Amino acid sequence: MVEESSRIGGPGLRADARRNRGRILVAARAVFAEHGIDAPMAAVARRAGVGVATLYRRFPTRDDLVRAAFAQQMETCARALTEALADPDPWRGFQRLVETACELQREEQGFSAAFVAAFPDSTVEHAQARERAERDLMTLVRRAQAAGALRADFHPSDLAVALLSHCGLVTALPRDGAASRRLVAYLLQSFRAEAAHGALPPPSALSLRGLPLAADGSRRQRPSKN
Amino acid sequence: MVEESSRIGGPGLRADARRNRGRILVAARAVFAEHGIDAPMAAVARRAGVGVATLYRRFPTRDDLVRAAFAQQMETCARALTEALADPDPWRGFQRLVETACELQREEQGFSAAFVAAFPDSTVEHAQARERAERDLMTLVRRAQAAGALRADFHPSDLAVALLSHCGLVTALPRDGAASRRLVAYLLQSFRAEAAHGALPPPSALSLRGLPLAADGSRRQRPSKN
DNA sequence: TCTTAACCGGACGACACCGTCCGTTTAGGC
DNA sequence: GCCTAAACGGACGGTGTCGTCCGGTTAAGA
Repeated sequence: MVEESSRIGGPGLRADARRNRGRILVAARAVFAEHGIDAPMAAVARRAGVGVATLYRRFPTRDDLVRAAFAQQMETCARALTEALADPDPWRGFQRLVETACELQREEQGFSAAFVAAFPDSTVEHAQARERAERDLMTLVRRAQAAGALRADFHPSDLAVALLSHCGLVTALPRDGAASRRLVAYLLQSFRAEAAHGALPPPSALSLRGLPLAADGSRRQRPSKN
Repeated sequence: MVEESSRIGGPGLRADARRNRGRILVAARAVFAEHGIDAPMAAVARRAGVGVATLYRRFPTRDDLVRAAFAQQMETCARALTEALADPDPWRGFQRLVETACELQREEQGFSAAFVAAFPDSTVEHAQARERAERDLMTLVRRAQAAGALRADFHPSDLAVALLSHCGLVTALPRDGAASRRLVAYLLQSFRAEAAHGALPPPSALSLRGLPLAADGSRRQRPSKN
């Protein structure tokens, strides 16, 4: 019980501080979901029933807050990758990976915004976690292709394409689960080997680093207006 | 020549006013492309080399500015729909419609943001233009399906799904044309009749009104933070 | 119970953007 | 060249967010 709340609230803090930390994270998810990732910090503090100072003390930058608020979702993504790799049917693993990630984007509203914000430029920190994720994905893709289920010209960066575009869709149309599910269905169908008809244009040069599949939490702010 | 510049600048204005109006629109596209649709109005004015008052006099709300700045793109979309309908090969028409719209989103940076901002809740104004567009699209879809090229379970709202998700992608990754083209290729392939394998989840309930295909310019502000 | 270090949160100054007001300039008809 | 209506743009007050500071409060060990 104590263990539980300390896991949520964070270790090494006084009881009240731990409690507040937990409240802030819950409030942050709610506020971000409702008003987007750019919602005022004060709104989060108010919702959590704490002062702004407490919020800033615990999370000095908005980025820290976003990262912490969606750490659980990031972890779920990372776990999905591991599970996908463990699945004896590589296509089913791949399919579930995509579906799990998209479901998260769909259900935890703010997560989508956090996802894109997180994406663009990744840093070197936690490089080993990223590389492992990248390697795992590569393995998964190759295995699914070898099984004849995933089309041969699928490129790992296409996963980023799929997730980012889905992200955009749920951002534009929150609450429209049908649209999201349709897109996922279309994309998964077009990734199947049988769907390969004409040649595809060359894949993007994007690296997979940046995808939150690594659960390491190296994020960057979305492009500033400066 | 005079005709030309009056078309750009707007009619019934003094020469200097017309000139400034044109400058503002050019500046707006540049600034929106660089800093997003939420860029400060003052930045647009500065870039155009005019005072803020001039900007506000010509475009009382940011929405008016956005609408005017991307009117040309909206028109191109509308024209693409007409041309698609005129194409003797309905699939080619459909394909070009999608490609044209996506190309615009890709190339004119700010347009994507304007597109999503424009989308969500449409109003009744210019209802006849919307309805015509909606009707045209329906015709195009049915014709392409009858020709056996477009899958039978394609729903007109899927076009919105495609365009909005593509929009999200180019917003997340501007300058990555490869990613955009990949997505478009995947989507178009999955819309082909041959690609239909399993059943799709039910289509979204979204109406097509709101899609900028009508070139009527009834827009709304993106969701406020309030 | 007492002490103290950790924690809390309201208040505050700084800053950016908004949209208007008003004195000045200029286009273009006479 | 003159006159006037139209257009211009700098400046300004208003608003909302940021992030810090500091005096009061409380958890928890002695």
